Amino acid sequence: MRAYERVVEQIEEAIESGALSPGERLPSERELMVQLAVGRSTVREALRVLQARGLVRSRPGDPHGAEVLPFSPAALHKSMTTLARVEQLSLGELVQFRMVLDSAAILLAARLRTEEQLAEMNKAVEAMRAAAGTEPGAADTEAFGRADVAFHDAVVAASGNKLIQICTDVVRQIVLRQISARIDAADDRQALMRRSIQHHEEVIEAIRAGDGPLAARLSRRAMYDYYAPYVKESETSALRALLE
Amino acid sequence: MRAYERVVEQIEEAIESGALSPGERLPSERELMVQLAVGRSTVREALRVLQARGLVRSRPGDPHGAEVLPFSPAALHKSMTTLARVEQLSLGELVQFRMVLDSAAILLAARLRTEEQLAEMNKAVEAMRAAAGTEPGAADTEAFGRADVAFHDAVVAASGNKLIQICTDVVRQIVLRQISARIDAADDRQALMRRSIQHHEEVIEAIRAGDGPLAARLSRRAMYDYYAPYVKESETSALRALLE
DNA sequence: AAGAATTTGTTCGTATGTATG
DNA sequence: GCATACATACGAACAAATTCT
Repeated sequence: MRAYERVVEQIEEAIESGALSPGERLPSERELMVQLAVGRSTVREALRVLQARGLVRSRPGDPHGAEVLPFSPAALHKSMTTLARVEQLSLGELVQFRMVLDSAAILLAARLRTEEQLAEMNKAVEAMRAAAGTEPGAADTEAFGRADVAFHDAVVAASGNKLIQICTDVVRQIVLRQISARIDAADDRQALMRRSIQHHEEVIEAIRAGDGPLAARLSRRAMYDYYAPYVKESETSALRALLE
Repeated sequence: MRAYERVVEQIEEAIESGALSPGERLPSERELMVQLAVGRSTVREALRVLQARGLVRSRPGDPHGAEVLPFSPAALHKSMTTLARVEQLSLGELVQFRMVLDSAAILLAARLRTEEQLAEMNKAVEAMRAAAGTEPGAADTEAFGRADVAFHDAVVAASGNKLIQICTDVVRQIVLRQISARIDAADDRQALMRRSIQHHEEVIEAIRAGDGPLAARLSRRAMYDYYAPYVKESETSALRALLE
C-alpha cells in the first residue's frame, strides 16, 4: 500500500467518523509529516486527494493548517459530470432521471409535508409569478430559475430524503449547463414561464389535497413539456413512457 | 490558479474529450514535467487527483507511463459512500432511493425490453432458483446474490438508462455493505429466497405482459418486504408511502 | 500600517524498489 | 539475469501568500 494512501485513509477516517468536524483544522504539513513519519511530498499528495474529494481545503500562508469542510455534493457533481461526458449520457437520459426522482419526491411530499413546507412551496411559486412579470418583456429569467429551484428544494425537503435531494440537484445543474443557452435564446420565454407556473400550481394543489400519485403524474408531465423540445426525437418516446 | 490544477484540467480535458482513450498511456512524469514546464511534484500531485477521480492509474516501474482507464463508477461510489457517512444517511433513505429508481427501471423495461433481454431476466431468476436449492440448508447465498444482481442488470439494461443503472448499482452496494451481515445471519434465509424468487417471477410476468405500472408496483413491494425488517420502525411509513 | 514569522506552493536532487525488454 | 527507465518517497531550498505582532 502506498504511503500517501495510508495518510489519506487516516485523515478520511478521522473526518467521516466525526473525530474531526467541519471548521476544525488539520495540523500543518510539516507537523503532519512528523506525526505520520512521512515526507512532505507524501503529505501533500494525500492532501490533494482529500481536497479532490471535497473533504478539506488548504490555502497558501494559512498558519492554521488545512480546513475540514462541511459536506458538499461537489465531488458527487464532478463524478456525475465526468460520467455524463465519457459515457456520453444523452439529455434524454438526464431528463428521464430527473422525471423519476422529482416525481418520487413529490409523491412523498404529498404524504409527508407539513403546513410550513406547503407554504414554502406557495411562496416559491409566488416568486416565479413575480419573476415572470405581467407586461411583455419584463421577465427576469434568472430570478425565475432561482424561484423554480426554491420550489423543488421545498419539495425534496418535504420528501425527507436527502439522497434524492442531492441527486436531483446535481443532475439539474448538469441538464441546465447543457441547455441553458437554448432556453435563454427562446423567444417565447414568457409563455414558457406562464405555462410552467400553471403546472406548478396544479402540482401544489394535488400536494395540498394529499393526492401523491396525481401530483407525481402532473410533475412528470410538466417536466416533459418543458424539456422535451430540447431532447432528440428518437428519445422522446422513452420519456413519454413515464407519463401515462 | 494553482499549477497542478492546470495540469489536472489539461489532462482531464484530453481524456473526457476523447483525445486520449482508455488503454492509452500518458507521457512519463519526467516527460510531462518538460512538456508542461512544471516541476516533478506538481505533475505528481496532478496525477494523484486524476487517480482519485478514477481517470488514470500509474504503477511504479511501468515504462509506458500512466494508463488512461475506462470509465468506472468507483469515484461516484466513493463520493456517495462519503455522503452516506457524513450526512448519516439512514438505511431507510437508501432503500427508498432504490425502490424509486429500481421501479422506474422496471417500468421502462416493461415498455422497451427486447425478447433477448426478457430471456436474460428469466435466466437470472432460473439461477436464483438453482442457488436457493431444493433441500433445506443447500442454499448458496453468494450465488443467489449474484443472480439477483444479474436480474437487475438485465432490467436496467432494458430500461436504456445508464444513469439509473449506475446509481442503482452504487446504492445497492452501499445498502448491502450495511446489512449483508444481518442477512447472512438470518435463520430463515431459504424462505426469504423463495419469497424473493416468487416476487421476481411476478415482476417478469408483468414485464412480459407489458404492464409497466403493475411491474413497478410489484417490484417496490418486493423490495419493501425484503429490506423493511432492517429499517427502523420510524422510517417504514415513508417506505410504505411508495407502495400504494 | 508595516514588518516578522509561519505556512503553503513549487522546484530540484537523490535514493530506492520495481516492471519491462 | 541484467540494464534501463520508471514511479515512489524523502528532504532541502526558495517564492508567494497569509496572519499576527
